This record gives sequence, C-alpha cells and structure tokens, in this order.
Amino acid sequence: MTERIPEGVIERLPAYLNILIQLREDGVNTVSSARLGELTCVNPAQIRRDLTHFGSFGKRGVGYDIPLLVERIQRILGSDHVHQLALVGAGNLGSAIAGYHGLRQHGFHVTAIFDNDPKKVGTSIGDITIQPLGQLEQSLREHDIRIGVIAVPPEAAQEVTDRLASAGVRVVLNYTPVIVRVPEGVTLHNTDPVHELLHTLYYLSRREGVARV
Amino acid sequence: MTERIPEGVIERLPAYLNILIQLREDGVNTVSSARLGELTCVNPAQIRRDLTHFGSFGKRGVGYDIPLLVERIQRILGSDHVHQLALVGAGNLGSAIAGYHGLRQHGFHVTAIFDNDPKKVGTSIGDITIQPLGQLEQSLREHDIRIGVIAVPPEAAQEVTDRLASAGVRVVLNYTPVIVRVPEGVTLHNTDPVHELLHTLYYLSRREGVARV
DNA sequence: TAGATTGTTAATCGATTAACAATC
DNA sequence: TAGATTGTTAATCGATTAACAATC
Repeated sequence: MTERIPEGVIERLPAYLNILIQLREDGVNTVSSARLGELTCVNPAQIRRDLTHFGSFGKRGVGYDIPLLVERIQRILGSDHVHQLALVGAGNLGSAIAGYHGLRQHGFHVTAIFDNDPKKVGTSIGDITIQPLGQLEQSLREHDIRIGVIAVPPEAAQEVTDRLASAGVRVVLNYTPVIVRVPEGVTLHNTDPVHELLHTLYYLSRREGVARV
Repeated sequence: MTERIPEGVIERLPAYLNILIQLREDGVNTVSSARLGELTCVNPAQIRRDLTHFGSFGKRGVGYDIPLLVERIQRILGSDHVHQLALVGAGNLGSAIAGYHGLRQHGFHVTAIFDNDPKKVGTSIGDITIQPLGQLEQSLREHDIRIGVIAVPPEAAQEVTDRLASAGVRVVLNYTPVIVRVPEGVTLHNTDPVHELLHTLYYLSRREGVARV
C-alpha cells in the first residue's frame, strides 16, 4: 500500500470519524455511504472512494459496520492509541484546552502543563500540576512527548516553539495569532479563529453562501 | 463581475492578508508575488491568478503596493469595516476569545457577552459587561448583531445556536465539540482543535509530512 | 430471487502551474 | 534600454462525480 493518499482524503477522515462516533453513541450499528454523506455534507461516491484508499470496509447491499469503521479510521489516523501532549500556557485559553472533552475522546492526553507565572506554578488544572517553563525540556524528554500546544501570549510564541521543537516535539498546534517558524520535520498547525471569520465574512457580505465549513 | 469565485481563492485571501499586514507593520512597502508566495507557502502563479479574479492590483516590473493590497483584500472580504459580534459563554474559553487581539485587528468587535452564571452576570471582561442569557434576543436585535460565537458547555450548544439564529445571527462560530444544526441561510463554522490534530496525526505516524497547514 | 449498496472504473470538472507577452 | 514582474493564456494535473457491475 505505497499509493499516495490525497490530502483531501486525510482531511475528510476526521469528519467521518466524528459523525461515526456520534452514531455509535446513539446505538446505531450500520450506516450507508448515502446516510453518512448526508450527515457530513460529502458526496456518497466520494466517501466510498476515500475509503477504498485503505481497503474495503463495507458490505454490499448493507452498508458499513459502524464500530468496525470507527476502529479502522482510528487506526488509519493513528488515534487508536493514546498520544501525550504538552500544553504551554495556563491562562484562560490553556485552561479551556486542558478541559476540552474532545481531546480525551480521541486519545489525546494532556500530560504536562507549563507556565512561567509563579502564582500558577504548583497549582493544578484537572489532575495535572502546572510546572515552570524551565522544566519544559526535561519533562518533555522524560515523557517522550511529541505534540505541543501553544497557548502563551503572542510575544512568547516563537521562543516556546523553538524550545518545543528542540525538545523533540514533532507537531505544534499554535493558538496565538503570531506566525511562528518551525524547523524542517515539524508540522505546524495554526488555529486562528479570525482566519475562518474572514473567510465567512466574504459570503456574508455577498448575502450568499450557506456553505457549511 | 458576476464571475464565480472558487472557494479556494476565498480561503487563501485571509492568509495573504495576514502576511501583508505583518509586512506593513514591518514598514515594507512593496512585495512581489514570488516573495509573498514564499511567506504564505503558496505558488506565486496562483497568487497572481487569485488576485485577478478581483482586478489587477500590481505593477509589472515592480510588484504589489502593500498598503493598497491590504485595503483591497479587506474590502473584498468585508473586513474594511467593523463587525459586531456576540459571545455566548464567559468561561475560560469565552474569556480567551474576548481578549483575543487578532479579532480587533481585523475589525471584529465583541459587542455583547452572555452567560447564565449569576456570579458572572454584571461583571466585566475588558469593557464589556456580562449579561444574562435571557437578554440575548433583545440585545442582539438592539445592536443588529450578525455574528455569534458559541463558547458554552456542550449540552447548551444547540439551544444557544437556535436562539442566535432566530435572533437574526447569520454566522455562527461553534467552539464546542458538539455538532449543531443551523437553519438555511446561516453559516456555521466549527472550530475543533481535535479535527486538526487528527489530521496531523496521520502524517506523524507515517513519519512523513512537513506540510504546513 | 429482488433490492440495496458497495467497490471501481471512466468521464467530468475545476484548480494548479508553467510559460510568456505586456508593460512598468 | 534592460531587467523585473505582472496579468493571462494554455497545459497539466488531480480531485470529484456519475455510472454500473459485483455482490451481499
């Protein structure tokens, strides 16, 4: 299976997974590509096409077994096992992220939280004790953490990114509005609400667009 | 100019804008499509192509005038004037959003904040006083607010969405992990950090991908 | 067996890119 | 004038979709 998988496919898999998990929670056992297409706003033919990149998971005349498909997609994405995650910044945003239910649901576990506010260090969010920034490198190496989430004030973003990267982090999720640079081999995700709002705005001002994004 | 603009173009404009604003702040006056392409990780030909959908803003042999291009893109997107925004939920996440610098920078103004915790009602975030949820409809109509941001606990997400929509909101930005339904004519944006993490995970587990997303 | 729905191929569609003439 | 870089066309590429045979 050395075939190259198109980006678009990988981007849609989490959307399928979300709906499938919700269906599973509702006790539904089987779903057709037609129904899944409705729920995800994706063309049914495309869903079938997407899945065939990884194998054939359905039963003709019946549809897809939901628990099985969930499992398969999770294995494809790598969310079938726990991923440890370091959170830098324990302000409002950091606290919100640490408490976010969806993370846990998909196998992400906040293992370490850092902040350089002495008032916060030593206190806890959930069951994680906030550590001083100085311990970042040591702690990351100790737990072999590969994913870092940045929720610090903008001016600290680049420095924190650099330190995360040099401590072995492979994926950086940047929640600040600053554009940070990452070294080769590190994947950067910018989560900028404004970016999306601007995008929507275009359609809003045109009185167009019912696009679900 | 009744030409249909491809989605992809509209999605890239905010990225151009972000870089252009940053360049402008750095005092740079002119940029070529080649340089802008480098900074945004977009093919220069594509940038030029994208812009021609709206006119021709550059000077051959010279490049693009940054202040002018910023202005043009802002006008295209509709971020050249202030947009009022209602925030529902004043917990950690809500507070983080209210204090987010990038919003203001792009002309978004948090006009009203709602929460149903009596301890929070009456207190302020920045210079906005938190109102009880009961005042949502009245307050939205009064200020003619078209954009709503949901930062409430998951179980309240759908109800709040419904109320926002029926009070005239046209764009809903959903920060909860719940899938909410919106009526026809309302644009929904889901901001789900897990979605992105899962996407990245795929490349991480394959030791591939340096994709900047 | 009849009905349903997948997996897969082939056709369509649109987006990206390369190339270059226009022009600053 | 020479060099640079746009605007635009045409070629490439890839992704989406329709259609249908396979099969549950």
